[in-house]
Amino acid sequence: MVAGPTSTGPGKERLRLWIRLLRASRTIEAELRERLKKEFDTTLPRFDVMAALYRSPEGMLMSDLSRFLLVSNGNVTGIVDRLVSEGLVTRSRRNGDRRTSMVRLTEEGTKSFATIAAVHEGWVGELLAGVSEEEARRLTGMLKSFRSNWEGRE
Amino acid sequence: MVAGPTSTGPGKERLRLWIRLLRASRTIEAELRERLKKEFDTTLPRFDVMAALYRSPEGMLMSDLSRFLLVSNGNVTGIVDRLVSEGLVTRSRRNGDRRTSMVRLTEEGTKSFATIAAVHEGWVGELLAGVSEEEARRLTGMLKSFRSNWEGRE
DNA sequence: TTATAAAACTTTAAGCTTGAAATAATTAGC
DNA sequence: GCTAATTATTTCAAGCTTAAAGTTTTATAA
Repeated sequence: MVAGPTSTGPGKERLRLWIRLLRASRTIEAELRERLKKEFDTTLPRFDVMAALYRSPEGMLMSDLSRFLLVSNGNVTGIVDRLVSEGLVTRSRRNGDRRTSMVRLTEEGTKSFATIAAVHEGWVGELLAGVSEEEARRLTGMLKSFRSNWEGRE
Repeated sequence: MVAGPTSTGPGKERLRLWIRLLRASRTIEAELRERLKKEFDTTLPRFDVMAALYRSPEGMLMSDLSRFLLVSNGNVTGIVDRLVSEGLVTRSRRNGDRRTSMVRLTEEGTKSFATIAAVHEGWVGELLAGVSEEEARRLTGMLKSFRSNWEGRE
């Protein structure tokens, strides 16, 4: 998926784009993952979950998290398990529907995330320094539009 | 990493771009992975390795593969092990340097990849149908340029 | 009611992934 | 030649990931 086109047909341009897109995100992702590990002894998936919860102080259901983060249910279970054991989030049964559990950042989790997020934003700025603000806006727009064309039709 | 910006500072635009980029590639990747599994009973990492080998009929070293695919050495070992056990690639010791081994597609592997790659290219075209050829070229160019600005400095 | 289906999660097995440690073979310095 | 450093690869432990199967709880509906 990271290799180049194997033909020169009509789909060539889009295939090239896809390969670029994937290489770019993999490269940045790898760099961020490494820094998160080195500087904060945490992982990208944990950071993702905490970022989602940080935006929802009222908490999120497991299924909300899995939908929002584009990963499977079972995956979220494991990551939240570990965050709970580290004291960064809590799972609390709800009165109404006892199948569901509300996941929330603990106070420690909130503080921890705020610290990491600030540094993380700096890293992203650094890694994307070659893109001007204006270019970033344009690229973002293009990515947004193409995405809505096919996603979510399943 | 898939959640939105948590602040509105100067790095905001680039953070937004990064989140878009990641969501886009994850969404497409998930769709391609699912189709590869359903249609060809294979995985994205195996497809990646075979794509790299397809471009190098003379073969590649394990370290070439890992560098090219942006993954760790140990990772490639496992994937190639499985491809070997499926009869799709071979590992052959070299005369000169006996630490290294040349990995090549078998005849079956070559045929198999050619079939899958053709379908795969169609899928990518379909998933990126919302991007015009011209837009695709522009996006590719932008991604290429930003990448060279910081990558590989380690 | 009372089965039956649906929904929210968890568990499981298999595979992917990394970083670090271990092996083996080559190269460099003396 | 001989030791030390380097290089190529594998092994390992821990964690991430999915799809599928299982559990518990809630909703549907005859």
